Amino acid sequence: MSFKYLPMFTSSEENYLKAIYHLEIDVDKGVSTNAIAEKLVTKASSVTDMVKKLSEKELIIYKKYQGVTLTNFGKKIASSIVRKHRLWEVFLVEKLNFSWDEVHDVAEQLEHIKSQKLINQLDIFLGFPSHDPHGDPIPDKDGNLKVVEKSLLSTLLKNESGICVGVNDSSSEFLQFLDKKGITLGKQIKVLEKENFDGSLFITIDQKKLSISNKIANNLYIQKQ
Amino acid sequence: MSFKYLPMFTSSEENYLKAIYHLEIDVDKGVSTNAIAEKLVTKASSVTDMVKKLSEKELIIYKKYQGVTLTNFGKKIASSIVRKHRLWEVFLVEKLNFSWDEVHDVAEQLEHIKSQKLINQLDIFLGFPSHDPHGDPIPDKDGNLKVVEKSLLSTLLKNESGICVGVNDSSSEFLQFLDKKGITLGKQIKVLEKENFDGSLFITIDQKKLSISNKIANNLYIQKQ
DNA sequence: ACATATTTTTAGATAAGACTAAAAAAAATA
DNA sequence: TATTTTTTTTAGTCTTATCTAAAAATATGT
Repeated sequence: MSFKYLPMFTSSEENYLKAIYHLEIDVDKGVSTNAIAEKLVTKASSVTDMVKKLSEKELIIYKKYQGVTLTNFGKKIASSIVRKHRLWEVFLVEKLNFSWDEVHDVAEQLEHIKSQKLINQLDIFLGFPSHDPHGDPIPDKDGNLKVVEKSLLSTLLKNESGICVGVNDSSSEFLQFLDKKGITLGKQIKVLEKENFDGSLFITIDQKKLSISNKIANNLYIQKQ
Repeated sequence: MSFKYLPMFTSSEENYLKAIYHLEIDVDKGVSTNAIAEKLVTKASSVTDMVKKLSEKELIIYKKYQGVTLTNFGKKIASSIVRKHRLWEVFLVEKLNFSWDEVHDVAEQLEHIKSQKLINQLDIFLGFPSHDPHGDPIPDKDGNLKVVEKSLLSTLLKNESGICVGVNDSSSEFLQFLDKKGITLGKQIKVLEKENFDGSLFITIDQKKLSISNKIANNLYIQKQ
């Protein structure tokens, strides 16, 4: 499906579409009202209101009590917001010296700037990056994602190794923790020991040995080698 | 006056402050309700509402029927918006290959992004520019402007010359007209003839001779040599 | 299957920012 | 100065996006 002129939406509408887009990845059923409310830190009743509006605009399919799914049109808009968000994150880190734990809030604002030329030129300026600073893929102009086979560090077995390619949790606490431990994207990690009792790992990174809790290992993506 | 924590304002409030800031430069009296309404393409009644709100927040001085003036606090906020607007314009032209007639609408959006670090880093990234692509000065962090003595081209006398340093009208029609004629900031202009009848000029620029209407000459700033 | 719990929707209220129409104040003019 | 015109304000309405509280629908557990 292709659209010559993209209608414009409010920041609030865009935020709902983005939330639904991210929630749809996890479930195959319709996205529930409560799930959206939780993600956007708002009330279920507000979600019901907005969901009706988005449905009228044919951005989502909505039947009472059944949850919602994005239409192709809705997916197109949602992925364009995600694309903008992630491109801006790259800009902030690569050009303005932000660290990866500082970019989210600013990108949340920048993603709503309306200008096709702006985002096209930004993409060129940044050299067509494929991933954001957290390792998340940047949708292309048609909303397609480059799929990379990645596994949680917690799924690696003893003596397996791989490259650190992403995080599951983008909170600044987690990202700062990784900084402190010297764990950054692109580094090689090898599992030396795996503790059955608590799921903790003993790993090598940069020739250094490190103990990693299960919680950490559950939030770090690895590309197996 | 200095403020440790700057409160945050809505985009609408910021736009009003900016409008008043620009209007204050022209008049020494209070800025009238109608003038603000015209600048923001809104109704006088809407202005009255907002003006009351800004007055309660001590951003402006307002007495019924008397017009408004910015407080020092209001000036600080307004100039920070102008600073952001003009820095973003530089970014768009210098880094993203926008032309000077394309930047305004996008900068109008970008100026409302809230992040002190963003604007500080942008300033560094751009090399601390002192003027935007239209030759308008960029306020520093304290809101101070670098004053440049400039004159309208229309005030130059026969055989006087100077450097093109700014425009009075930033409409894309005017800017594209200048592009078409090869008139860009930094170029030298010499007045060869001045026609008393219609105020039109005959000038040299880039070794080429050009006829310029009074309307054009009234919208181009020159630094006399 | 029925009672209880959870989720979702409805109804009604609020706040921001805009509008129209009419009233009031100020400015301009005869 | 009195009258007319213009400007500004007030009063009331509208839209968007929230909220709370209550009602309705669905899901769960014994």
